[in-house]
Order: sequence, then C-alpha cells, then structure tokens
Amino acid sequence: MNKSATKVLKTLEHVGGFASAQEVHQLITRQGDRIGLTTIYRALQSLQKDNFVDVLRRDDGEAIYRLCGNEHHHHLVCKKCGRTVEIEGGVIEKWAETVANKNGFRDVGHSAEIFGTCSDC
Amino acid sequence: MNKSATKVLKTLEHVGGFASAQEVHQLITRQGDRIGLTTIYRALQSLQKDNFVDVLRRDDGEAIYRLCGNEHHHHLVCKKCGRTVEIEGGVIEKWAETVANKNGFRDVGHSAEIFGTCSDC
DNA sequence: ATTGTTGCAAACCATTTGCATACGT
DNA sequence: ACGTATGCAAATGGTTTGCAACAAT
Repeated sequence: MNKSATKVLKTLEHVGGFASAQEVHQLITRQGDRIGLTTIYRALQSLQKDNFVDVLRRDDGEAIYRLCGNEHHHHLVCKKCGRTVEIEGGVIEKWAETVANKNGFRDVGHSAEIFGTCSDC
Repeated sequence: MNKSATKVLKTLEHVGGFASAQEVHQLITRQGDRIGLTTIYRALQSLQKDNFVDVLRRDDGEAIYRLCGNEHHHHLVCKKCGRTVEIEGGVIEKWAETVANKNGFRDVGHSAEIFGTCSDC
C-alpha cells in the first residue's frame, strides 16, 4: 500500500463513516496536503480491491466508501451548511442485525443517515 | 398521469422487477413505439415523485426502478446478486425523528439500507 | 390562446483513462 | 535505468436541462 492510499485510509478512519471520493479529497487538501482527485479515486479502487473499504451508493449515484469491519456511528447532516453531528445508532445496529438474520443474510453492514436543516440555517 | 408515464408503468409491470431507464427505453422502442430517452427519464421522475416506483442503484451507479407500494420502506440488498428485500422501518422513522428533534433539525429526511450476502450466495 | 408534453442537442457531473512527468529503489 | 505513482486534461456514460416544435384542452 502506498502513501496516498494510506492517507485516504486515515481520512476514512477519522471520518468514522461514509465519505465520497470528492469529500475525502476535500478533507485531505483542506489540511494542506496537495493531492489530485485522480489519485484519490485510484487509492479507493485499490483499497476496495484489497477489502479495506466498503462501497455503497448514495441516492444521487455518488459512490461512498467506509472502512470495513470498523465500529461506526451515524450522521445527522445539515443540507444547507453541511454541519454534521455524530449520533449514536445502537437502535439501528440492532435493527440491521435482526432484519438481516430474519432474512438469512450474512456478512452484514448498513448505512443510515439523517438529513435536514439545522437550527442555524 | 400522461401517456408516456403510463407506458413506462406498464413496461415495469411487465418486467416484474428492476429495470434501468435505458432498459425501459429499449423495451418500449423494441415493440415499435417511438419515444425519446428523455421522456422515459421524465416519466420515471414523475412516477417516483408520486410514489409509483422505487429507485435503487446498481453497483455501477446506474439507477434502477421498479413498481412498489407507496409505503415508505427500506431495503435489504445482497451485495453479490443484487437480490432485494423490502423491509419495514418503523424503528428507523422514530429514531430519525427523535434524533433530529433533539438536535434542533427541521425538514428532516433519512436514508437507511442494510447490505450483506444472501443465503443463495 | 394557453398550458402541458416531447425530443433533440448540449450541458452536467462523477468517474475513468491516456499520457507525459516526477519519484523511489 | 526501471517500474511505479501522480496529476492534468480529455474521454466516458448516465442523467438533466434549454429550447423550440407540437399536441391537447
């Protein structure tokens, strides 16, 4: 695994949940590192191939990635300003597990996000 | 609902499962009807807005549509074969509402999906 | 006449690819 | 030197939009 892939991995770790390639790119460049979007995509592809990350699709078709096999939490995101609140999702974990078992699914993960407008907007 | 939307609806009915916009378009033009791809997209948007169809995303990001009841529900998706089970999400609705209120968010929506490997895969 | 519907072409946007440069060993 | 990593710019492909022609009421 090379430098860029490691950086992407760390970023995803810090995020603790799902992030798109473009979001990862923003997060990394915002903290001063210069890196091309292409490199992010290539790093994510490689991480995916090696089963370090999990891929899903948002409703708008954008791909979102997250570390495999990590504990995670969920997000409450403001649609206007992007403010994000980390929330505890114990209920969801149980719900996902129960539903999956009931239907004979294994190797189970889930995604859950809440969107809205925050009090400042 | 207009003529095109009806035609799309019938096609989805005939398909009985998921189909992409492009597939619906092929199916309709193949049986002789001349219709533009744009119209298909617009019909699907409108059907979606009126809760006649359900939208998901393939792994490659292509949107796929299918008829559904107008209950708001969630999905249990097999990562390998794409098999999808509609699941009841009453818990989630309540959770989303509670969390959002607690944090002063308004105009709230949410997304929740469970993914894993189904018993056949 | 006014309103809604259609379809072509162009725009859009996330993602991928070609290619030439820079890096690591 | 050699192979790999990088990033810009261009290509790709599904989807959306502008607009002008067209149908329906």
